[in-house]
Amino acid sequence: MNAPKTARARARVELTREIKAAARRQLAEVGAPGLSLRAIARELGMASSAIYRYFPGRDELLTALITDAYDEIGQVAEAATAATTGLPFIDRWLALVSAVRGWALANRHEYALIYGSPVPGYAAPQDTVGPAVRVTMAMLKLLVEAVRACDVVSRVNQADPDGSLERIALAAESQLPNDVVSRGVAAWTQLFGHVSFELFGQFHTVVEDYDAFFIDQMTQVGETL
Amino acid sequence: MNAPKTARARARVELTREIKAAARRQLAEVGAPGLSLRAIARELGMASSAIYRYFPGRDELLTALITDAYDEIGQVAEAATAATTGLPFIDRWLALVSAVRGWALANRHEYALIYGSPVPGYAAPQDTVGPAVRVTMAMLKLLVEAVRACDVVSRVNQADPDGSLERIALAAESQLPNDVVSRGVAAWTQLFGHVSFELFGQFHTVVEDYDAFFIDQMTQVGETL
DNA sequence: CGGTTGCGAGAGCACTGCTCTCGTTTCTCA
DNA sequence: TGAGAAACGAGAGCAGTGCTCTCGCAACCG
Repeated sequence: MNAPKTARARARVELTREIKAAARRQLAEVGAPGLSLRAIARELGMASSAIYRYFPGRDELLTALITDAYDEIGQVAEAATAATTGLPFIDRWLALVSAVRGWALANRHEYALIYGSPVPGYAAPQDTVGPAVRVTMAMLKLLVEAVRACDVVSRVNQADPDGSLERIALAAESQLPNDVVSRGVAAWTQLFGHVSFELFGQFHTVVEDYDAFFIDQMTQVGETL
Repeated sequence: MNAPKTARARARVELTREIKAAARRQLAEVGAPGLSLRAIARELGMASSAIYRYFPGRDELLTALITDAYDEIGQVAEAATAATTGLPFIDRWLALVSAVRGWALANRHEYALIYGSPVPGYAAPQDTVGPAVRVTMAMLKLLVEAVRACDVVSRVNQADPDGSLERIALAAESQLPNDVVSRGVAAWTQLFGHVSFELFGQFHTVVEDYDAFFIDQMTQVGETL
């Protein structure tokens, strides 16, 4: 998309990439709170102040890592649904959630960065919401296709009782029945609630076979849908 | 339970309390990553090194705050179920989850401390698991009573397919049917998944009326149970 | 070729957690 | 009651952090 002409510009994108790579490496080791600009600079053999030529500060570096993480998990989710086109809904659903959990397990610090406690005093800039909704949109797309294939049906008796669902932006765009949207959001929160609990240690001394338990729970969620 | 005799011991428990109080105040302002021992010492008018007479380090102070937070949310949950004894299950369920969410909203930094990303390099000591399971036990107790009152019934066709549920410690102790335990854990993860999403901003631009939406979702969960 | 701009290095500031030492106060026990 | 031991607060100091500023050098562009 861009052809950096001058050697300067080329070195700039290259170094920006290297800084982010070193930051990700460090993130995997010590986590977000331990991420140190000076350590990154040391690893790259440059002065700490030189980093500021590429990122205005630590927060901006974190923002870059956050958008990258959102993009990755979103792409993983999209790939999972795309690879299972035509299969029954429950299979596609399990593929999607397994892909999400797999990425989270393989990149737990990145997951904690985007789905864990927000950094106080750090407001996620608007740039992050685009990548952030990719995995949500993948779920929504899967749901829309499932409704179209009658794998998921609306149960009229569970209509929106107090109108709160009409306020959900998703419902307006997707033209899904209210109760389907409601159950869809429930599945959404449960997926990430489960993964967070598993990664953050809340299942400790409660669950033994994480893999089987995850499949069990998600099958249940899928059937409820 | 303890009667500190000497003036020294009395001053010690007093100062320990004050340090924790100052820490909580600071926690509410700047969050866990910004919690500074020196700032606490300044607020209390003592030398920073004096703090170390009461807490071996920052981690131990955090641990104390964590157990306190677990205890608080656990007590809130227990109070909610105790106050609704005799009512139908769905009412008790809504009271419980509303209490949990209410505490989380009022103490979002404490909530982030215990249900958000774990601090890397910091392993929660065994002291924390006792208070940590209080709210889980409150939910479990509510479930047991509901089954006894036939508000929640086992559906045999959802029996444990692959035996993964037998590994759950909860199932062994509570003598609940496997499928009820499974749905109970699902409700558990969904409650905290929902609250975390709300607090950590994942519902941003998706949900407008948080209160109504929460009740809506939790009613759905309760009915599934 | 000369001026402008981008860049890296280094010093420096204010801050952090934590350690060590040094008097002083308080407790304990003979 | 008095001497030794234990606890305590204060201060200096160390290594580390994010970030700013200045100063030369290199690259770019008209």
